[in-house]
Amino acid sequence: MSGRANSVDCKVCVIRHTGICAALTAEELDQLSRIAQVRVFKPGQVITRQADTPDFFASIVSGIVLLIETASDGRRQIVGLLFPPDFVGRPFGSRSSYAAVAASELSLCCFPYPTFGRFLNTHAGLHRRLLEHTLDELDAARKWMFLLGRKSAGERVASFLLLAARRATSFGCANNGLSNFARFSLPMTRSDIADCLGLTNETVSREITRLRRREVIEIRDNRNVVVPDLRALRLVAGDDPDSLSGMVN
Amino acid sequence: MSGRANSVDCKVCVIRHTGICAALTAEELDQLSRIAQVRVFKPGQVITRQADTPDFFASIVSGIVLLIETASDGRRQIVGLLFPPDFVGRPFGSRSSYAAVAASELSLCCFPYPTFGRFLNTHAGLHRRLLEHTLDELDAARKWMFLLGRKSAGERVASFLLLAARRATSFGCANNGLSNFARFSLPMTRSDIADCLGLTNETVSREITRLRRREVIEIRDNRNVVVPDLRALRLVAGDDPDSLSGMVN
DNA sequence: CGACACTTTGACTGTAGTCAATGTAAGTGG
DNA sequence: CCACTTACATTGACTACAGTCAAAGTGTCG
Repeated sequence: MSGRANSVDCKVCVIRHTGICAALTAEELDQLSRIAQVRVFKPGQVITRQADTPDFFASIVSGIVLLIETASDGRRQIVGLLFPPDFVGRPFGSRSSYAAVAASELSLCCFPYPTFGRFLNTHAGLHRRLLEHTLDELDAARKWMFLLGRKSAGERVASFLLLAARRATSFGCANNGLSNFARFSLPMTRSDIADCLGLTNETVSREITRLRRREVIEIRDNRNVVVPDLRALRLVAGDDPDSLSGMVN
Repeated sequence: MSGRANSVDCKVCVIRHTGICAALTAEELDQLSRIAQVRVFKPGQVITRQADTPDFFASIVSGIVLLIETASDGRRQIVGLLFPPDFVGRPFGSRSSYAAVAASELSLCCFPYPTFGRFLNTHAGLHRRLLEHTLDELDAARKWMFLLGRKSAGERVASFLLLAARRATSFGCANNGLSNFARFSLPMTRSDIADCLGLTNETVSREITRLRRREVIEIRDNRNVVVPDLRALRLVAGDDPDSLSGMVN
């Protein structure tokens, strides 16, 4: 079902200062580390099945998680794209209405129920951080609703590439933070991207080819993307110039 | 900008036992009432403008709130449909990326910043309740993403009517909780419904007419809807039989 | 009554979906 | 090493669903 559990040293964790645990003192962190377990997953591996009740809450340490809703007739929609230090599951537990799947090599820092809930109730700072993070996710989901409800296929694909560019570090390869240039590698198939954007894989493919022909992007090996001018891509994405668009802020 | 503030008696409030304040003891409630202000809004009145930073956090006491995202070219998407005892805004404040508009006669119980944040930090139960509520909203938003990305126009309209039926009490008129029958009145124009579903008002109108011709629904006065057989409507909506579909659980 | 806002209906268009064939790359086993 | 398989991507031809534009219908309010 998942990789083996490792003992945890939170002090040297890569998300120590960005994750929800950033709200904790060194001492509190020590307590937390005693209930934490790191688990690793392979690409495509299922973390939680739709309608399942998982037995842990987790922070993403590295890798990407897809939240996927599948209807009984097979239609799929990816309803969430999670990066470090996002979290998977609900802090007090509950049945999940969508599946969580690893989209890459993944490592999760898992906190079992109900221990984590008790810990949370006695640490207001952590509680608050979790609330703020959830509110951010909600804002991001609502932004994505605009994309799904109102954007054209071309705008959707461009928006997705912008999201990938912004998350380049998680997507693999490096890019230059503030520059107008980006280079990254896509971890998902055209079908996955389509399920994310409410399109078909054919349409995604066509729109990518069109962007390539217009020289807004360059692609090597179907995976490695170069965006010479992010502003041009942003223009195609149809975002308001001031807003920081994307599924995750 | 809004209705006048009234003094508050939380003990007799209609959402006393359903709202986030249900987490509080009588004594705590008394403290909270001292910082609360009730404000009333008329249909169509703007509560928060897009990109504004409101100065309060609020619970909906009665009425309906729409969260609306508008692009610079005029495209609109309703990204949230809020009912009592949902809340509007963020507990610790922040710039809003969408507008909040009253869809009906509305009364809000408002808590000013930063007072409410301080109150929250010292009341773990309230904090937790807020977190759970936000997680529910996030789940609901993700469910709506499936509708926007994958459902046909007919399924979308049927899903909306189901949502309205479930929220009948808020939408006006009564219905019979567990029965298979529903009667309610729609508080929104066809255009608003379209903006909710990622469609045009013409398409919404056509699909409603089609449902009427198929005798899945009856309509009087363009507003009063009767659903003789909710299961039939559910079938048209294309929901999995087991899931409690809709924007709000 | 007339003005206005909203709804419905119709004719036509266009975007994205469907179905099908071909192309490409990575991995397997003889 | 090379055929072969498999999975994924691209391209093309055609279709259909929903959008657009326009006109007529309905209801409400001053």
